[in-house]
Amino acid sequence: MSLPHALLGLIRYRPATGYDLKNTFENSIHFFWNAALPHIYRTLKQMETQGWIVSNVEPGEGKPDRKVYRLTEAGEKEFLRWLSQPPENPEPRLPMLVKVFFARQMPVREFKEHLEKWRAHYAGLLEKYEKEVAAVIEQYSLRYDASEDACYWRLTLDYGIRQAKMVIEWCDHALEGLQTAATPPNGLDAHNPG
Amino acid sequence: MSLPHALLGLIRYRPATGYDLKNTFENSIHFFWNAALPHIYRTLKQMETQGWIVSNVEPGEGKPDRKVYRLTEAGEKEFLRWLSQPPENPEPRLPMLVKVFFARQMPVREFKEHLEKWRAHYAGLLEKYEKEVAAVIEQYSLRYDASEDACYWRLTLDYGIRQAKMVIEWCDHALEGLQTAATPPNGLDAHNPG
DNA sequence: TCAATATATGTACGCGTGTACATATAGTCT
DNA sequence: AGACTATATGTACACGCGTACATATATTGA
Repeated sequence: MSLPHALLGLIRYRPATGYDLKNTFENSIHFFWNAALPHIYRTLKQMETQGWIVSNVEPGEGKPDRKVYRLTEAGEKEFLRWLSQPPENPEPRLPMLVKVFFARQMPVREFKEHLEKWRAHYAGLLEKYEKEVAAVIEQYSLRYDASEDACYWRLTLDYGIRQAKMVIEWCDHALEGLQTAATPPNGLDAHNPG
Repeated sequence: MSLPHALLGLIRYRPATGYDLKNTFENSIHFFWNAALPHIYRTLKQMETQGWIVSNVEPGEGKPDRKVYRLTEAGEKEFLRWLSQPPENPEPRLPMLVKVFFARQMPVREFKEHLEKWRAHYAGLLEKYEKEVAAVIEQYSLRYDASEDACYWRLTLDYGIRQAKMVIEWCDHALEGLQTAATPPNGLDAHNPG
């Protein structure tokens, strides 16, 4: 799993609380790795036990106390070790393709609706990537003087854009194929004309 | 989660044991949804408890007994309900992109090696898809007279092919970008020339 | 005034799932 | 003769992670 190392990498930029990390996560790594708040807190605790980070409670004025974590030398070492590690290939987990696999068993009209929903979802993602996310990267790059890092952030964004475009093209291709096939001879959706 | 419904769909084609299902899985759904043997047995037991399937032990001659599962009416109903359900969008989980995000922190040479390994992995997948998997689909299509289903199986294969090609192109794009940038001014890998 | 939201920290529970282990038979290869 | 592979069924354990819940303060909007 990548979460501890993702957090290690973010804390390495600058010390942070669990809440801080959640916010940073939502603007970046969130797009290719999930993490809910309770999960982040839990992982931070484990990481402290392992000696990768240490915490320091800063009393909050009016607001709740802030438990700020920073990297230890062991954490730094572990992070770099993980980075140099040979790549882990993602194991595919695409629930939508499971439905496609069995789509013969559903009315064609319904399957088309599914395809159109997927298309819309990825079209929305694509727009978000090209507008919001691209802007956030430039923001962070300027705010923290991180133009060197930003090159790599843009690479992850580029992956997302290509992925979204690929799915959109695949949906269009699938919809075209269904159009020419029209109603299949078995007449599965004959009871739903039009 | 999709596993119970994937199994429901496979058992619907014809009654099967856990072991049968594992083999069928490896030739099909395996490419977009994972399932190990213990997981399949566990899930079958849960599905029987829910009344979606029933088992029938066939004594094996010489070989171990076969516990053959077949669909109930409730299982049939649940499967079709799941199929018609609005699509679940995959939550991205791409450990390799997490490394890309922090790649500024590693020597460029090492990052290039990572990219080349990813490229090789997806090139291998692409070849497997275009040769083996395409052939397996035609085999199943003929053996079980399932040319109608095969259209949809080919759609999932087409997705895999597009995905693999996309990642390969992204890797090439990234490698090009690193080539022109040459060694970055910070000289992170200056201690490793050549 | 009441509700919602942001800041900030967590605990408890349970599900999904991966890895390792246990068991038994038959055939094949070295 | 011994090792390995295929057939066939599972159990046990542990980890990752998502959901719901608990707590406390300050500000904003209806």
